[in-house]
Amino acid sequence: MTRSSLGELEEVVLLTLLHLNNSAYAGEIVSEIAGRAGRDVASATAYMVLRRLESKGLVKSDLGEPVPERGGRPRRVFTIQPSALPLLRNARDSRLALWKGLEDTMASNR
Amino acid sequence: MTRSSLGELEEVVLLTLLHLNNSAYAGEIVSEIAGRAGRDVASATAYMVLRRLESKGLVKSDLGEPVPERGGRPRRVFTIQPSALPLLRNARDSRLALWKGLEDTMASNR
DNA sequence: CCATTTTCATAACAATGTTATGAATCAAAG
DNA sequence: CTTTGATTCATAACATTGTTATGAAAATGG
Repeated sequence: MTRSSLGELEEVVLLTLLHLNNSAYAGEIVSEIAGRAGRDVASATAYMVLRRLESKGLVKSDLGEPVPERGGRPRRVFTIQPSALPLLRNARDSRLALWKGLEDTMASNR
Repeated sequence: MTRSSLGELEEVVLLTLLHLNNSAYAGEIVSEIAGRAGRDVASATAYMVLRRLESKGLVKSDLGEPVPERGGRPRRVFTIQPSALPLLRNARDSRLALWKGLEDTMASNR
């Protein structure tokens, strides 16, 4: 595709990771997206996106310590790499530019 | 995919169409995206996105009158359908919600 | 041990984004 | 009137991103 920008969900996942102090595993990200954006994402979806972001060098991950609770295998904890920040800023800026001037049209009462 | 939201470029194209008084053909949209978002999109790309949006009922199109200028075949002129507006609003709102609280992290000087 | 819980992990599939290629249409040149 | 060039539509093939299905890998409590 030769594109240096982010997919829609990639952006959502990265922003959510930042909200979680830049350290979270797939399940936490899913809950946080539901809470903040009211959007339901399967944990496998989040996991796939994170792994693909990792292969692009935009996040890194490590297996955490085995959890002390009920069941579950060691969680894979993700962190954003600095290289992701410019992409996020660019996504935000260009979208703000496109929204600008459309306040009337975009107002909910039309 | 069973998703009721918009792809990244679909959103860009729809917003750009609104800026063009909700009536434009692929070539105009490409120039407008370049001007507003500094992004280069091939006209075939824009055209494909528009046609796919049309098949989803989010835009409609008609062939315009044959142009009076140099060369070129009749242009296909696109217009947004009302059903697209809630999707755009939703895209904007959920992204604003995700950006909220990240002003520090997103500031360009970090 | 065994059953249960939670998460990772992979693979297959679907939607979206992109490029390549060429036909259709029109005007100007000759 | 034919040729040439210009501009756009149109389709198809391909790449990337988004999603679901499926099941193995831990870990714990009984």
